Amino acid sequence: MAATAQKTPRVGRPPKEAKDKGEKGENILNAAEELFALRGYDGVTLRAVANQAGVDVALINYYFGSKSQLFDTVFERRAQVLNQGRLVALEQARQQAQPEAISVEKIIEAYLKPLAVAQDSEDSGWKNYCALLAYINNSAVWGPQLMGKHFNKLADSFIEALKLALPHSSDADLYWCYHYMSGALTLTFANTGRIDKMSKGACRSDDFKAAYERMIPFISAGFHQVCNK
Amino acid sequence: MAATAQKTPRVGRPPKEAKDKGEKGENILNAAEELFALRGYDGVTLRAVANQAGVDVALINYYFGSKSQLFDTVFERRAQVLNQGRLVALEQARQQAQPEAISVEKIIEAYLKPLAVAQDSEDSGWKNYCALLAYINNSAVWGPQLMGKHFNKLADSFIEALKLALPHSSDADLYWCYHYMSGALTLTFANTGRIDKMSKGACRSDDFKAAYERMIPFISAGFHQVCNK
DNA sequence: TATTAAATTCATCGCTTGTTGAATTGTCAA
DNA sequence: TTGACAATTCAACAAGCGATGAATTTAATA
Repeated sequence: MAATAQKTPRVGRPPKEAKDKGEKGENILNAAEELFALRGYDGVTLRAVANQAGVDVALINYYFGSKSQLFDTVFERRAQVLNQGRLVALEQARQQAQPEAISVEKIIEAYLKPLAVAQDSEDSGWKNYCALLAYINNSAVWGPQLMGKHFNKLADSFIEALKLALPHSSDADLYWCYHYMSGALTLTFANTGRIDKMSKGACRSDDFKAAYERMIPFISAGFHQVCNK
Repeated sequence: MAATAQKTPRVGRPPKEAKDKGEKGENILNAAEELFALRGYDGVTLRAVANQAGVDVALINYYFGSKSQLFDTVFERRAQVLNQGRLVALEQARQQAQPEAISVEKIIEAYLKPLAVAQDSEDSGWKNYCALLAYINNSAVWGPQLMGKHFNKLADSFIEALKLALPHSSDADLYWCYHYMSGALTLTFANTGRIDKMSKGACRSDDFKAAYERMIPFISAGFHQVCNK
């Protein structure tokens, strides 16, 4: 009506901040994260999520739209945090190595450490997220799209650093090794419990410190062997 | 009626061999394998399997029982073949190395080669099976149970060989490294297509030869580094 | 050919799914 | 207090699910 009023004359209860869905929104995301991580996209019903989050089913659609949009939101939420942690760690390693190139070991460490730290945090949601990451990374349906969308840019940063540390390597060498690293990492932190049975007690799935401190030399040695000839 | 007749006097059409479900049974298993590999257990409906196999839905239950029994059957079918191939390769390596212990490289090769060969066979079902393996290996629901049931005995054989090649290593070292290998292997051969996008064409998911020939030195170097101190 | 049972199809059951529009409740602004 | 709108609940929808018992077809025996 009033051409001068660009903002609608605000009346009634104001909406919350767009990004802040409040406590119930958090509950929904946490419940969805845990269930998606355990059973995958199709193994989870919105009613199960609602039940675990302690909210009505319809509220999920109201907040997050369709089921697949909820899935996207859950996956995106911690991807940002994880990547930021990795990039900060990589930058710190760069500072310390100056003016030399960062060593392969330090690069791998920067890549792995934020995930290992997250696993030991009081926020148990990170454990679920790691399992979700394994599910998506190994899925032909979700993998290329979601991993690409949220992790390819990060991969470029680390590949670039590795290229400086291993100047005689080809792109194919680097990317394949990066892929091996990704597979070893996601399965290990997926915490499926398989290694417990397989090793008859010698290893525990939730002993992330043991997994982490061996993975760095394992992966580093692999990179050196393949990319340094 | 006749207490003397323990066997019913056989008349009419005799049943087929118990294990032989015929061509339609094969079609069902192949269709289920492909769909389960792509979409996971809950992402596949029996109607989709029936449709792809060109049979009626009810026939699946008639042949294979419930949906989860079908899933078990699909997974078990090639697990036997794969393990047999690995054990034969390991035994051949043992013969060639005598009286020395088999080298780490040869052990890894025996572990990887049957899968790489299967990928290149004319039977495209193996590609699907590799993706299914990745799905199950990374699933907290299916992983411990199915992987344990079909692959733990094989793991013991290879761990034993590795222990001889790396006499200074602890059980924890060996099992963790084995786990890293398993993760790298299953993601790589899952053929999700992620590396194609990530590497901007430098690598192709279906180039199993490239993946295979780099994975052997990568994994071997990792084992030496962690288990040989 | 008549008999028998396996192989296959058909129709349907009870239940769950994601989604949505209407109704209700709660809370801030006027 | 009242009007307005966000937040939340409720009830129901059409579609699809796994499963199954009955009916039908097929083929080997007698």
